[in-house]
Formats: sequence, structure tokens, C-alpha cells
Amino acid sequence: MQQLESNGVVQVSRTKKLNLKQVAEELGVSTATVSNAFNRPDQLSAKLRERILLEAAELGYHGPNLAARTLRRGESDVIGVMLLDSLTYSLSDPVANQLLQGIAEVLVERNKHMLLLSSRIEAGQQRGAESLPDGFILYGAIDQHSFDFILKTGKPVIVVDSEYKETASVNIDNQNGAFRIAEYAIHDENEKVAILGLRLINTDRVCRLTEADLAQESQEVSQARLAGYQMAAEQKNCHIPAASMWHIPINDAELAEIAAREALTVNPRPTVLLCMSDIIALAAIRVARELNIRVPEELSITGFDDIPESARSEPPITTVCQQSIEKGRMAARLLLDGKAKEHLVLETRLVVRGSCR
Amino acid sequence: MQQLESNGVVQVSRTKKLNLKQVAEELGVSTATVSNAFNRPDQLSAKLRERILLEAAELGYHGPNLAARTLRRGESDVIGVMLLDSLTYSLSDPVANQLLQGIAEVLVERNKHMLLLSSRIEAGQQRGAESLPDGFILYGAIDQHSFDFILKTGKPVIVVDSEYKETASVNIDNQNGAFRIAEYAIHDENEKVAILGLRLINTDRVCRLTEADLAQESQEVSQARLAGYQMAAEQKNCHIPAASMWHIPINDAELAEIAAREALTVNPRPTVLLCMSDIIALAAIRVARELNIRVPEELSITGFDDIPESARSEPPITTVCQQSIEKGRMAARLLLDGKAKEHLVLETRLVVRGSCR
DNA sequence: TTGAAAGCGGTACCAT
DNA sequence: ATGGTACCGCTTTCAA
Repeated sequence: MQQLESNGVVQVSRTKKLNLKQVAEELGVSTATVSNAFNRPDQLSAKLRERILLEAAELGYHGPNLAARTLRRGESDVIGVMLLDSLTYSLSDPVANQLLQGIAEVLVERNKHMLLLSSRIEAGQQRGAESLPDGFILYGAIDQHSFDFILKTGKPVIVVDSEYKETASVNIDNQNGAFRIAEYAIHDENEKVAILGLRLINTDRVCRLTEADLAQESQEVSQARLAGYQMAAEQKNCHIPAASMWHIPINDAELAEIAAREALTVNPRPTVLLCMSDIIALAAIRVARELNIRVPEELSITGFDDIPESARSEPPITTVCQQSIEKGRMAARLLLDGKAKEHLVLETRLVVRGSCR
Repeated sequence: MQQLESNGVVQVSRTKKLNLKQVAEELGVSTATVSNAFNRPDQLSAKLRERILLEAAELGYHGPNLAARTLRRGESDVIGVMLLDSLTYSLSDPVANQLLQGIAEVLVERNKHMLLLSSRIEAGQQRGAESLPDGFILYGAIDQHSFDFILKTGKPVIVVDSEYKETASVNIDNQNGAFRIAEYAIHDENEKVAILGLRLINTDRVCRLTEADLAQESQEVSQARLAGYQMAAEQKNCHIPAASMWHIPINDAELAEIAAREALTVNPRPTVLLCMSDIIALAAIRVARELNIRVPEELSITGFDDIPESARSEPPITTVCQQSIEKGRMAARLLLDGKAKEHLVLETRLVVRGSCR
């Protein structure tokens, strides 16, 4: 397909970027035909299509410009994924990460692209990336402002690990999961139970709760897990006072160690430590080892999430599998299949490993 | 700003999406002024700008449509990040993950967006997402086809953990890192050294190498690490035969366990196990425990990468910190600052922890 | 299968 | 600060 230019140089490397129209001219066909070759194979003969695709590639044209096509069609094939907090933090969190894996799997399968968005909207910094995606997946308790903003685009939205009446959602049964693991870990009324909770109150310091805190509304997920723990404890005739509950502001190993250290040095020492994430449970195991507390003989530790690392620790962690990857898949499917009103609740599964008596 | 419609209903929720032109009409200003309000604050009075932003928001207009703006300006403020293998796999890999964290950090800071791309281009499935980004960051040894494809867009490209003469790159000194850790772990000529290598040859099964394999070219990164190991071993008068090296096709815990099990059951048993990733080293520690081999007393294990989990294992892993997050930051900065020709090589750092004698 | 043409929603230049 | 306008690249309808 290379042709001699008038100056005799073989035209190997065109530097100029061609557009569809120019490609059509070069190939001696109409723009409609070139467009169809890329978008609607049924509108032309297989042979012509083949030729067009091939020669276009040789001209350095690899398909319609996404911006132009999006503008014209009103569809970008891009899905926006908005994560709670900063992108950087979310990427480091194993649970968010598994969710992204599930989403990515389905999007790739369906030929969609994934645009990562942060829910942190800087004051006055509208950057308008929200206008590109055909739909959104929001993870976690996105602040009302960002949520409204996304909603106002009028595009389909699926929420994960949170619930709003306006949109479809994918959740797990946090309360039931927490109930079952607590029921499993707490043997009888003689247990001393402590809880290492995640995002229970609104402060960014690690601290114990007070009875007053328990009356406050907190983030749904944590609230549900806490309720599940308490229900199980009551059923075993155990009471867990607020002073035996710790608040950890983010799911971070170091903060969790601080809380675990406090919780394991009170007197009398807990016999059961219910942790609201595996990251926290892993930290608790490390602290227990540091303090020469044998797990599980002297202390049962439970996690939540079932991240890969929880199966690899010593001892491995008894936890609640929340199927994060599957949640991602479901969210993506709901979105792509236009199920804009469903509220899915996935089952949790109790995963028994070595960290409990 | 709400107005009464002729039917007397307060016009709170317009359902119709407005565009910039309509907003301009509603506000009684020109399109240029609205556009300037969003893009060039210096072109109008602060007061007018304030008013426009506010009233536009009330009309449900949150800024220029990204597709249209991109089409017109030729810039999207979107950066494409292309990962080796499937997106799903890459997201699960802690090193890729840290890289993404670093990239995300800088992009958010600079008001850019991140589009995740997979290097797996399905046969004939050009979908043109490549036309959107203003530039690309490629991670790992992307296949030549995808690489050429991206290069042909003519947009700036930064490669991480790989090197091509056509583009800027960010790498670490793999050979030196490997050399130093091997030098640290191998005490004298009496050591029996085994290597659990990553992507050393071209097969997707775990297997031992043969002498013939060593003559083959393999992926640069692995090759460099292997060379570093060998250099250190020679310096201690140790020879590492090909039969003491294992190939692991991907950085996966289960595959690594298989290899570790083979390596630790040969006779005589190795005294030093050099692992080309922390995931592999962590697997080796588990296998050693299973086989009742004491680490580090009977067996020194080294890792590579310094992922967070390596500091948390028991014993924690002596490894090479490759600053993955920083690599991500540097790559993003290089790209955004238009340094299209630099080849950065970051320092590695030997991180001594408990897994070596 | 084709040619022609109307926008999709903005930006930026120009003259005013 | 404004109105007017050409144009960014593509899709799709229409008539041929």
C-alpha cells in the first residue's frame, strides 16, 4: 500500500494524523463506509471491511476518535468508578482493591473502559470528568455533595456498600455476618469481649467509645456490624460495654495496632477480640504476639472481609467472607444491564480458620 | 434565581440538560463569557464569574462537557495507564498496586484523570480508548504490538519497569538490588543457594531451569536480578546450577508455594533461598513452616519489592525496597512535565529484617 | 454502497 | 466583556 511520493521517497512514516474523512479519501470510499467498517460490520461486505481496516491501519488510523464519537453518539463506553476518600488510599485498601478487580473483569469483558474518580472534589474545582462516563459505580459512603453531583448527571448509578433510594445498590448483610462470627467466637457468658471497630464515630483519632457514642448514628456498615456483634453477645448473656469498644478512623495497619495495644493491655484482658476488618485482625495478631498472648488459646480474634492475607497469617484468621470481587462484578453487571433500581444483598460466609478457640 | 413558569409551578428541577449555549442565554451573557468563567478566570471580573458559576449550578450545569471540550481543544486531561496482562490480575498484584497509588497521587494533585487500560487487545477489537488520553504510562513488558500501537498515537509515553529507546522510562537498578541482597544472604562458599525466579523463561508452568535456559534471553527485569544474584554468589565462591533455579510464571502465591515445596524438598536442602518477589518469599516462609524448617536458623529467605505484607510476616522478610509508589509518582511527573526523553533509574534499598541469618 | 450535510457541545479568535 | 463564527472528528439520515 505504500506509494511513491512525487519526490521519490517511499511513504513509510506519515507524521500527520489522519481523520476518518481523510482516510476515506485516501481509500477512495465514503466516510459512511469507513465509519461502518469500524462500527457496523453488517453494513458492508466482509471483504471491503477487511480491506478498509487493513489499509486504514497502514495509514496509521486505528479507529474513530473517542471524543468525537462520544460527542456525536452521546455514549463513551467509559464507566466512572468513584471511590471514597482519596484514590491513593482506596488503591491501598485490599477490599476496595478486590472490588476494583471484580469491576474490571466485567468491564473488560464488555468492552468498556474504567475511569477512576476521586470523591474528593476540591473546593470550586469542578473538573468535569463526570460528564464523560456513561454511568457510575460509587463505592462506600460518598459524601452527599459528591453524590448529588453525580446523580444530577442523570446517568445510571450503582452504589456499593451503601444505600440510597435513588439508585440501585449492591450490599452484603453486614449485621448477619457480624452476628454469625460473634456467635461462633463467643462461647458463653464468661467471655470478656472487646471490639475493634472501624469508622464508628466521627473523629480521626483512635479512641474508646463512651455510652453516649452508642446512641449516635454512625456509618451504616459499621453500625450494622456492631448491631450484629451485640445481638450475638446478648444471646450468650454477655454484655459489651462501650468502654470495651475502640474506634479506628481508617482501615490502616498502624492505627489498628495502636487500638489493639490498648485493648489487649486492659485488665482483665479480653478473651475475644472482634475486629471489623481483616487488616485490624492481622494487626491484633501481631500485637498479641508482641505481648506474648497466645492466639487462639488465650485470645480468640475474628476479622471481617476475608482478604487474601487473612488466609496466610499465623494463625490464619477466622473471618466473614464478603465476596468483594463478586460485589464488583455484580455492580458492573447491574450497571451495564440497565438494572437501575435493584437492591442486591449478597450472602456472607463464615470462614473458620485458626484464630479462634 | 427560581422563576415562576406560566403554569405557576416553581421551576426547581429542570429535567432537560442544558448546554453551555443555553446557559449563556438563560443568564443573559455570551457563550464566550460562560466558557471563560469555567476555563479562564482572568478573562472576566471575579464577581461576574462567581455569579455565572453559581447560577449555572442552579440550572444544573456543572461545567463543559468533556467530550466536546476534548474534541475542540485536543486535550482531555485524561492519562491512560496501561498494565501488563489483564487489569484484574494487575489490580491484585501488590507492586502494580503501589505503582498505581503513586500515579494516582500525582494525577489527582494535577487535576488529571486516570483511565485504566489493559494491554490485552482482543483480536481485531480496536475500541479506540487510546485516542482519548493526553499521554500514557505503560507498566512492565508490554507486548510489542500494543506498544507500537500506543506509540503511533504520537502522544507522550512513559514506560515503567522496562525500557525502549523511543520513550522516557522509570526503572530501578534490578541487578544491583539483587546483588546486594544476595551478597548479604550468602555468607560463604558452603551455602547451598536456590533461586525462586519470576518469569525467567517462556512457559506458564512452574519448573526448574536447565543450563540451556540460562543462555536464553528472558524478561529484562528478571534477567537483571538473576545476574545480580549470580554475581554475588560467584564473589562468595558459590556456584548456583540451573537445577537450583525455579521458574514461576506469574507472581501468584499458590504457584510460588508449589515451587517452594519443590525447592525445599531437594537433597541436600538449600540454606539460602533467593526469591524474586515478596509474594514468593512469603509463600516460601509458609512452606518452610509446613516442612518444619526453621527460618532463619536453618534457611535464609530473601524477597524483592518490599510490599507492606513483607514487614508483617513472621519472620518479617529481608528484601529489596524498590519504591514502587515513588516510581509511580516519578512516572506521572515525567509525563506531565513533558520530560519525554529521560531515563530515570531509582535507587533500591536493602531492607534487613528477620528472615536471614 | 455512496455523497452530502446536519449537528453533537465547546473553544478561541475577531472585531466591536 | 461581548456577539459572531469557524471548526474539532465523527455518526447517521436521506436520497441517489
